[in-house]
Amino acid sequence: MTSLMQKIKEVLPQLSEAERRIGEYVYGNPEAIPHMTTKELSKKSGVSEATIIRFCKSIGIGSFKSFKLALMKDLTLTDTNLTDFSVLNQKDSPYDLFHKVIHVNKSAIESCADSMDRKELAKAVEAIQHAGKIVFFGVGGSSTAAVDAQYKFTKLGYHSITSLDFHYMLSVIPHLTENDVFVAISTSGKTKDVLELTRFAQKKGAKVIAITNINKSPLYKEAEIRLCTPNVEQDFRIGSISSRMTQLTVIDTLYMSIFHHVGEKVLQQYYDTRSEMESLRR
Amino acid sequence: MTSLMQKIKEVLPQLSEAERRIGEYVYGNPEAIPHMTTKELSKKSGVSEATIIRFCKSIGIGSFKSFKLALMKDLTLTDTNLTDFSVLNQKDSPYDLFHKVIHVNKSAIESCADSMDRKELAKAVEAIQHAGKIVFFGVGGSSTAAVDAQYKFTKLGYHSITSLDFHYMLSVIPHLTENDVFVAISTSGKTKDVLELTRFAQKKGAKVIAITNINKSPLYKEAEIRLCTPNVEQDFRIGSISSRMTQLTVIDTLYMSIFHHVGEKVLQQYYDTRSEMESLRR
DNA sequence: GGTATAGTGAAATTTAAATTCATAATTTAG
DNA sequence: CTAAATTATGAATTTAAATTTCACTATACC
Repeated sequence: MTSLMQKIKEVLPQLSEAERRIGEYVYGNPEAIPHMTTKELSKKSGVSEATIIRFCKSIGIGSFKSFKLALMKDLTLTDTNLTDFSVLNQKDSPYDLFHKVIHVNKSAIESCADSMDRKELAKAVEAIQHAGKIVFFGVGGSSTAAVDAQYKFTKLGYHSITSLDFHYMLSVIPHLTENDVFVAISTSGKTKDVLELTRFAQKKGAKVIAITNINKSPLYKEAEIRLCTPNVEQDFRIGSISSRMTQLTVIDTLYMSIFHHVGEKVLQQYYDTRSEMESLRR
Repeated sequence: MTSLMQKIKEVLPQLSEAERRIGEYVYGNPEAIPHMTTKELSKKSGVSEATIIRFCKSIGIGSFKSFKLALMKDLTLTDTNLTDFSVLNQKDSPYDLFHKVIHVNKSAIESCADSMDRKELAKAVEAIQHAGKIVFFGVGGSSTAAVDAQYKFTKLGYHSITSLDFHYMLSVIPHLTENDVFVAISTSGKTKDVLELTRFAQKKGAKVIAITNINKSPLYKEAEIRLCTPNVEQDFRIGSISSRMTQLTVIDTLYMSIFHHVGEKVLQQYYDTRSEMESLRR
């Protein structure tokens, strides 16, 4: 079966100037099209709305609406990841950016699969299962993941700690033992505060799990257990948002794994929490 | 991930008379829908066009057009029989769970496209652009999004506030004016604390943006601007993780949109931050 | 038994798609 | 070379679709 995208590429050279412009735009941003109107696409590709209708007919589809549906189907089928959404351009509306964010976040999460090492993951889960305390630490953008993790593991009944305050952390770490886990979160693996606390925790004998990009950073080298996130930096504005998504995906995995394991034991408490939460609603 | 068709079947009993009629028709003739208009479907199913729009919202999709696209995608997918990752089973290893988490998070983010209303998004961006202060509030799992947003908007130079402490928030809100924005984050839209602060902020004249699931919750009804997240609840363990992903995707969109807009103005400060950060590494 | 509240469709409004038409550019015939 | 014919294009208009508003009804709740 010839895909619609392929078809567009094929007929591209035979099209007129304006229609080709549309074809090129569609080929470059297929995922965005189904949610667009003729007006938008006309602005984006720099041709008139009328030409868009003509373009649809040229590639053998009777209406713009049908074209959008056909494209949606095609994309679902072939799941092309050729699109480069990373490039932001001046005319992008909030709604365009929304679709780019969706795309970027999706691919960031997808590429988590590439950087994760199953043995390291198993080690991490093993360590947490037997942990007394769990301490999470991340600064800047990585603090989101730390806060999220702290909350999740508290819900599972762990003594789970995090803080943005370096000095507070300094006072927590001396009490760690080899039964405890210190989770260091840093995309770059070079953040000074994180490194210092990591070494401190290690000195106290705690198991150190690093959630960090897969590269030879100090944190990567020094951590006992490494849960790697992929290097997804593209646009510097986007970089930070996608690295947070990958960190959270790792956290989610740890949470799910532990939940799955402790399972029945915490289920009652879990329901208690939820019913109490319900009563906070009305 | 639960397919849209399955979802329709599930919610069928909870729908009202007229909406159920639509649901049944859709369930019986799914292939026909994507090419239909509201008028046609209204004739076929014997209800008004208005009810069709309401039906879409009831099943968690923001517009009839999005519904058609989502259905098209769904039909294409079920044809090709995707493995069902939604069911967790006993023997799952951490690595299995990791892949399920990836899958669930990806589909949650994907379905954001269905529930977002572009006009509401535009209104939200507009409001934030002209905002003096921005206050974010979310409790429980939604606090992650609030914290993340607060950090991001601070980086953009905004006076951006959040706190987990209800009483602290109580003291912040009286100082809000009609130039300020209050962002209420709650998946269910029923959380008492969030609702109370929302009403309080509204009384002070602040613009209220709700990031909440698309359903007829109090928060949904009361908010001036609604940024809807899709109803992705499946497994109760997974529910919370994916709703956080959708909230963050909305936050990211707001952040990117504002960044895109203020752009050059804050770029210098942005670089300052980054180079200062670098010096915190080594 | 009256007052909210949810559900509904008719009608109005808004928005998107498609068509028409005038104009500019290009080609072709003489 | 020119003039007629053809083609390509976008502005403006028309048509159609989606969405909202509003008023009416039925039902639940005091």
